[in-house]
Amino acid sequence: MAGPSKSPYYVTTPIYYVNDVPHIGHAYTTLACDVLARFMRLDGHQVHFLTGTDEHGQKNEKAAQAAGVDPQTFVDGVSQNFRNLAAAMNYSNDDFIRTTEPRHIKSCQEIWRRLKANDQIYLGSYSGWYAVRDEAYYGEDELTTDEDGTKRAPSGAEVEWVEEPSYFFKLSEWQDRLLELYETRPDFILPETRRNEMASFVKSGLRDLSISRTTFKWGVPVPDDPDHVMYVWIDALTNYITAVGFPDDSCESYQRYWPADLHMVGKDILRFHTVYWPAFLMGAGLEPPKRVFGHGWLLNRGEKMSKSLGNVMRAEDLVARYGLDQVRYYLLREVPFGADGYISHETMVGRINSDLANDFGNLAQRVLSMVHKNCAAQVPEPGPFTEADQALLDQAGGLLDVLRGHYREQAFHKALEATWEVVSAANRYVDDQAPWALRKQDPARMATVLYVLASVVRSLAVLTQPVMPGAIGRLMDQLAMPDDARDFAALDTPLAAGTPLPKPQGVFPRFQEEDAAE
RNA sequence: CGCGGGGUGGAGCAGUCCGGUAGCUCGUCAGGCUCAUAACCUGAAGGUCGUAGGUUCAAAUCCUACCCCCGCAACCA
Repeated sequence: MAGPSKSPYYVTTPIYYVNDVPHIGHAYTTLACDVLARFMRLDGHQVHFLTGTDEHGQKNEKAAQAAGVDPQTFVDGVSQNFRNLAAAMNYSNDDFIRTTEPRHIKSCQEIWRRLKANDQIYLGSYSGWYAVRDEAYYGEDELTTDEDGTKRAPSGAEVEWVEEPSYFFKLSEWQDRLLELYETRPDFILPETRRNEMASFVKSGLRDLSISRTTFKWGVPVPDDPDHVMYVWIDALTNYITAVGFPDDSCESYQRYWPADLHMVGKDILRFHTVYWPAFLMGAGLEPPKRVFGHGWLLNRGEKMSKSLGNVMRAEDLVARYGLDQVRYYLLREVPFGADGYISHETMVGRINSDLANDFGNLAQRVLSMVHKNCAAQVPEPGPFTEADQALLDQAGGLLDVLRGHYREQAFHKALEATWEVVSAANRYVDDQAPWALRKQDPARMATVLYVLASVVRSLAVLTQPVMPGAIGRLMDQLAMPDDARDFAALDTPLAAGTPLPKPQGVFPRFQEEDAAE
């Protein structure tokens, strides 16, 4: 199925912390990866698309205790929330990794051994103010003290003084290598502004990183020192190589997919992916990923979503109200990918009604119903193409290359904008050609016009599948497109005249407000 | 002097790096069409580009100062 000349493509989401309730932000990150994965598959690449859950750590241990169950039982339950989200959003992930799986524990222990063998790990001791909730240490100067003497981190989490032996990773030795990595591979970190932030962070100096804990047990045991479990980041980040077969780095899937083409992350965890992770990998003698993209936040009417404000949007709620493909389209079209952006009911309705119902949906509907009524319900036989016909066909034909360029840069909004330029051109063409007038004057010409339009609608459908697989699948059914003729390569074959078509039905209904009181 | 993002027609944004007729989407108004999901197409109105200086033949774009808004102190992509 995948052409031998096409490069394989490995894309990952972060592994989500199981103790969180899935919300629109998780859905957004994974959606971006899903669309890239679908686009690359349709373009003939072999794709591996990974998501999963991060299940270790003291917070889960304590939450399990509080729930009166063992930690594994606890995380088995909550990780299901994220698998449910994947199903609800129609994600096409090839794997769902859980950090509590044996394959991952084996993998973490092996990367640890390699780091140790390369003299990247030493035993020291760590003391400081530790916040269980944040799983982070804080400096004395960062803390505030309540009236009752309780010390709190900037996050508000309670801290306690902890002193423990700890293994350290020699991160301080990697400053120059990391800067060199950023320098020689300008697209290693995207967007560009974030690359600058990371570079200045690294330039300000790196300290060795504490990578083990003795204060809790719920984690990957450190090889040859069972008192220690691995600290969250080695455990979490290593999932990306576990999933392609590590520690068997000579296996076929590791050879094919590592280094990963893209780690998609939210901007808050960019540092871990662009500083610690490449340093771990290089320290273990492995290759760093090709790219890390740190995207922005979705803001609910301009406000950050938070539990305390009670304005957290859940993907499932949006899907129930607006429809799955509509939500998928909206999120990627409305907000320039990479930047923070506002989302709201009003702009959602605007996109659904203007872009999907009026522009694209109506285009498909008007074309297909004219074909159905006037061409004996089958793809018409075209005559010679005029300049206008050819111009529209060429524009649609050139769209794939434009999209490849935008998707290569994770510029989803630009890809969709470019797609809609073709939608507009097609709507303009309908008016210019006025096939309803040709029906009596020149039926052969009408057939050609409708053929051109059907052909352009097919192209648009094929190329928007990654974003809206469900609705577009139904549109392709209406074009009677065989299942094996829906990938990008199939666009090289002209639409077959004479193909019988079913009665058309709108695929993007307008959104009606429930009531005036809204 | 904390750090960062931003202030462009009614709304939301692009353009600012590499100065040269101010652009897009939505909304508003007028017209056209009637195939289509009251959808589509055409045109128009509407901006001294936060303020004040400066550089320049020319500044939204470069320089200086200032004003205002939003994040960073909240779980979280």
